[in-house]
Parts: sequence; structure tokens; C-alpha cells
Amino acid sequence: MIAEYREKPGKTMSLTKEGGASLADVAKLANVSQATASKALNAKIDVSQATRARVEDAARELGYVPNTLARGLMNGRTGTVGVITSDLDGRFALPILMGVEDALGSDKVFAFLCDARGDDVREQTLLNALIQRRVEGVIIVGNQTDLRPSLGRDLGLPIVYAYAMSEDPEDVSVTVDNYQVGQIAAQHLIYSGRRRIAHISGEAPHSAARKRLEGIVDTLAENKMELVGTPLFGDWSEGWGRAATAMVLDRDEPIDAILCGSDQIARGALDTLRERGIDVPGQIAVMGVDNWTLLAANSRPSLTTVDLNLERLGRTAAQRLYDPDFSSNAGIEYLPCSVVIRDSTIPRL
Amino acid sequence: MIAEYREKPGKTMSLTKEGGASLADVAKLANVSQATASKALNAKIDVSQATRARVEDAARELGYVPNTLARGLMNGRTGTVGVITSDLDGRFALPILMGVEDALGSDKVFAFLCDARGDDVREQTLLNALIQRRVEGVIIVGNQTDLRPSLGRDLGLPIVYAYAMSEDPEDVSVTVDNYQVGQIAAQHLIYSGRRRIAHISGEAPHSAARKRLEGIVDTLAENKMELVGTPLFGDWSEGWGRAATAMVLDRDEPIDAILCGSDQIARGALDTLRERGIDVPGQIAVMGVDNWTLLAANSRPSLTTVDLNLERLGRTAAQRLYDPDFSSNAGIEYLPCSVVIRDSTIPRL
DNA sequence: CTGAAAGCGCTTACAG
DNA sequence: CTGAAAGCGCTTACAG
Repeated sequence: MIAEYREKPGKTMSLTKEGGASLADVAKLANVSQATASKALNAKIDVSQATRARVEDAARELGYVPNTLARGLMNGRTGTVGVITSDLDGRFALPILMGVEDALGSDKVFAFLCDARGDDVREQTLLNALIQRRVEGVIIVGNQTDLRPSLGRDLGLPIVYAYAMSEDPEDVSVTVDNYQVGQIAAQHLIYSGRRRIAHISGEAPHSAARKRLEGIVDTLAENKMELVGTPLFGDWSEGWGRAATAMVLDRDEPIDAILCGSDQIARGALDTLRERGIDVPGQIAVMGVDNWTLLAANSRPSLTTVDLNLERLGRTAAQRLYDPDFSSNAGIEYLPCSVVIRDSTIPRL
Repeated sequence: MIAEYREKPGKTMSLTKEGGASLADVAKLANVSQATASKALNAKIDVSQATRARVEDAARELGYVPNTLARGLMNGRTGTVGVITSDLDGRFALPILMGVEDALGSDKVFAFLCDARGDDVREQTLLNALIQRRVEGVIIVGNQTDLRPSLGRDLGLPIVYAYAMSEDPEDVSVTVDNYQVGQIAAQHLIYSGRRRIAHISGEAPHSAARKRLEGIVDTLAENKMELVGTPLFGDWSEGWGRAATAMVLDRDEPIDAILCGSDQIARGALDTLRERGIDVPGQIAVMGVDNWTLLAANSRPSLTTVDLNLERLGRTAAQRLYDPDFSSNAGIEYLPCSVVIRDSTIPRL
């Protein structure tokens, strides 16, 4: 499909096949054995200051760049983990990738992201490519918090499922605690004085929608309350948020808060409320879920929402990957989320 | 920072250091030499059907996974390119990554994304990590279309700058043709009958803002028109879009279109217009730039905008990377964009 | 068609 | 402290 890259004919510094200096070249220039050169460069103890300096000078002079691949061949480590996502817009994958990188430590292990585009075949291809490149582990990021097929068990390397969790209970999955999301969202509204709360959510089949609802209902019950009207399910879009909010208002049951299943839905709710001249948060509070800053911070009023703590999710996933007792983490781990308070639930002082 | 991964003590299939079968294992089981096994598996011609079958069976039985790293050591190719982005929300990086993958072909070369987080030091660290892993090329994705410092010339591998372009004219950069963006946006408005167009853009120092303005002004001039009022610069946010639109309307110069520098700004414009009871597109047309579907398709009315053709940009970048005559592409290449017509400029039939 | 040998760039015991 | 040698997993001339 594409031609092969060739060095410009002009500059032929091709000391090695790859065009750069090798350890052997460095050793030669420094007048030491390759073994010594290796030790010197890797800061091993048993090298004299003098030779180390000589080797380092030689390396610098030659512009030596160690070949991590060759190194990995010996010690079995590549210092690389793969992250496979199906997340078209990167909303989940990127924060998770950040968390992964943080947990890995900047210099030791590197995380590389590749995009499966929601295509199972492609996902498998990527996984194979990663395994063939001997990554030390793979994190599979889903774009919703439902069960997904397992990629298999004995792949010879640890695999952690993040956000979407594996169907196989022997796999290790880390995800968001949607029940707790519902709880803290409801709690926040209750604490801030709301008593008549309606709920607009996304796609009913999604466990995110169902579990959040459970958390909300239970928390309300603990406070001798219940949702006003039936919860409305649709999709996670602004359009649905607008439409559903109109329906809620037209039910003619008074409400003082709308708890939305996502920031997109909440944006739609805000739109409809504004259009009807209803003050937020004065008359009705609106709350979202996701803390998608683009949407939540730029709305009017800005949106109180639940942060899914995706970076933490990424960090945890990476830690599980490198847990010496990897398989002890089999099963699904649910990570707590936190409320981010902005202006849509609490009047500005 | 993290412990090392160890196989579960139970399953000791460690035929090799890495826990999987090696080519040598396969060869032994198939009763052929390693050389023959290699040829058989790589579909080279000079192997008999019988032996090839035997080798393939052996490989399957052992669950053999070739080590791409070792292969790369010999033939100097790793089948991997790196993409480094500073794009926090993945808005630019992900579509570009897709384009890169498309150009590369799914099986031959893989693209891995890593996130520099806008940190120059981190960017350099990642580049080094990539070079040490002997990627065949690197694509640097910026998050705005301005010049950025070069990472240097003689790195021993091709580097292409995408979206943001390198200051060094010897580097190869591909980016969006912002002048043309301005042209086609203005053209679309003119063709659809608008005559009094105001312009609200983002940060004035950004070349994206300046060049788009040029394209707009020139196109208007060609049609014996000019912008109504001074163009307004602020930032690329909804909030600025709202505020600036109010300013434009308060100027009391009649307009029939607002051409916005981004979809976010356009969303803000839509908000303010709706609030003032002005019909879009009936009275005033609104147009954005970016075709950020999340924003553009979900607004009311949906937003006519300019698609930056980021996937194409990615494809082009990948092609440049593998151009046999790489350095002939030195300089900046500007790629054209295209208008996506939705409901904010043309009344629905 | 098949295999012995050398080599890619590195590290790691093992002697000295 | 230093180096010769073996080896990681693979491929590629080169003989047979």
C-alpha cells in the first residue's frame, strides 16, 4: 500500500542496518568491550568512573540511541503496554490513557493507544499486533459500562478491561460504580434542598442507566422520598434531553430538580428550561453525569455533574496489570465517582 | 513505581523467556530446521506443501506467536509508527490517527498514539521512547494550526508535523488550509443568499483566526461585499460566542448571517439568537467551523459548518512519512476543507 | 526443497 | 574493574 522509507542518498552514516550507531560502535570508539560499554551506559556499579565517562562521550559523539527492542529480547521486558479503545471521540479513552501513564511512571513503561473503532475484528487484529510486539499488558477500554465479550484467558500476558467489563468473571475488569453515581447525585440534590426530583436518562438497556437509577431510587427512599413521575429513558443526546424535559414539564407535576443521566441530556434540559423561562437553579436544579468539561463548564448556568474519575480508573487498571498476583483481581471492581458542583444546582452567592 | 508482572505459579508453559513458544520450538516439533520453519510460516515460495503444513500444524499446536521485535532486529523494520499528540480531548488527534491507520493499511503497519499533554519535555521523552523502540516514523499532531518548534532534523527517522506545522522549513508539515476554509464558508453564505455577514472568531494570535478572516474578506471582496462591522476576536468558546453575538446584534447594523470561527462559538451564537427571538436561519444564518459532530449535529438548528477533513490530513501525513523521497516534501502542505450543510444556513424545505 | 551458519543489537553470567 | 562468550528470537544469504 505504501512504499518503503529510504534515507536520503546523501547522508550515509549507516553504521548499522538502521542507520544509527550501535553499542558495538560505541564500544569500539571508547576502546572497551561491548559488555563494558553496556554496563557503563546502564549505570551499573562495576565500571570505573574513567571508562564510564569515556563510553558516555563516545555514545554522545556517535549519537547513540539504544535499541529497546534488542534489549527486550534479552531481558524479556519491552517497557510497553497497549491500550485498545473503541472510543471514537476519545472521551473515555484519553482520560483513562492519562491515568495509565501516570501509574506507569513516565520513564519506565510507555502506554500506546490504538483504536479499534468498535470493530471486533479490528480489535482482535490490534491485540495480536500488540502481543507480537510483546507488550507487557493490554488495557481494553470500552465506551459504555456494559459487559463485553472476553478476549480470552491464556494470551500469555495480562489484560485488564476498563470501563466496559468482561463477561468472563476470571478476567479482571475495573469500571465505574454507577450505583454510587446515582447515590451521590441524589444526595447532592437532597442536601441542596431539592425534594421533587425527576429523572431523565439515556438508553434503558445500558447498565449505566439502570444502575444509576437504582442508586437514585434507593437514596431517595432512605430520605423518605421518591422520584416524581416515571424516569424517562431515551438516548444520551441533547435532543432527547430537550424533548424529555418538555415532557416532564408538561406532566404538570411540580418539580424542583431534574437529574439527568448525562451532561448531554442535561444540556438539552437546560435549553428547554431556558426556553420556557424557568430559572435554573432558582426554580429547578439541573444535574448531569460525566463532567465532560466542554459541555458542563460552558453551559449557562454551568452544570453540576458527576465526575467519573476516569483518570483514576486508568491508574487502577495499570496497577492491576502489574499486580504481581494478577489473577487475584479477577472479577469486576467498581470505582467511586464524585460530584462536581457548579451553578446549575446551587444559586450563586 | 510498580511491581513486575509474573505468571501465575501454576501454569509453567515457559518454553521461552517470554512464556510462549519460539520458532525453535515449532521447528523442533515439526522436525525441520529453524530456517525452514521461518520460511514456511512467512509463506515464502521455496518450501514444499507438506513441510509447510507440518510447520503450520506445529505452530498452531504450540500457540506460536511470532516475535515481531526479533524479526525487526534482522530486517530493520518494526511495522510501527508513532503518533504524538498534545490534544487533550482528542478532537484533532483521533480523526488524524484514523486517517493514518487507513493509509498504513491494517495489517502491515500499526499506529500507536501517545499523549504529550502539551508538555514539551514529555513530548521529547515520548519521541525518544519511540525512537528507541525503532518506530519507522513519527507524526506530531498539534492542537492548533500555528508554527511550533521543530524537534530536530537528523533523528534517523522521518517525522511529519500534522495540523500544527514546524518552524523549520526543512521539516515536512501538513495542515489545514485556513484561507480556503474562510473562502468556502463565505462562498456558501453568499450562494445561499446572504449579503450582510458578520464574523466572530477565536483568539486573534492564532493563524487559524487570521487566515480564515483573510479568506472571508477576499471572497467577499470578489463579490463586491465586505464584512458588516469589525470582526470580533475572543476565544474559541461558547461563552465568547454568546457575548460576541450580543455585541454584534447591539451594533444595530442589520445582518443576515454570522460566520463563526468555530462550532463552539457558533453554538454560543445560536443561544443568544434564540434568546432574542431571532429565527435561524430565517432571519440570520449561522455557520461554524470544525464539524465537531457532538456540537454541530446536536444544536438547534443543526449547524452548517466546515469539515476540516482531519482523516484525510492523517492519511496524507502517513503517506508523506513513507514517501521514498521523503525530504522532497519539505515545507508546509495545506489541505483543502469542505462545507457540511445543515439547517442553520438554509431553511428546510 | 532443506539446513548450518552468521548476524541483527543488546545483556548477562562467568572468568580473569 | 574488564572482556570473551553465549544467547534472546528471528531472518537471510549460502551451500547442498
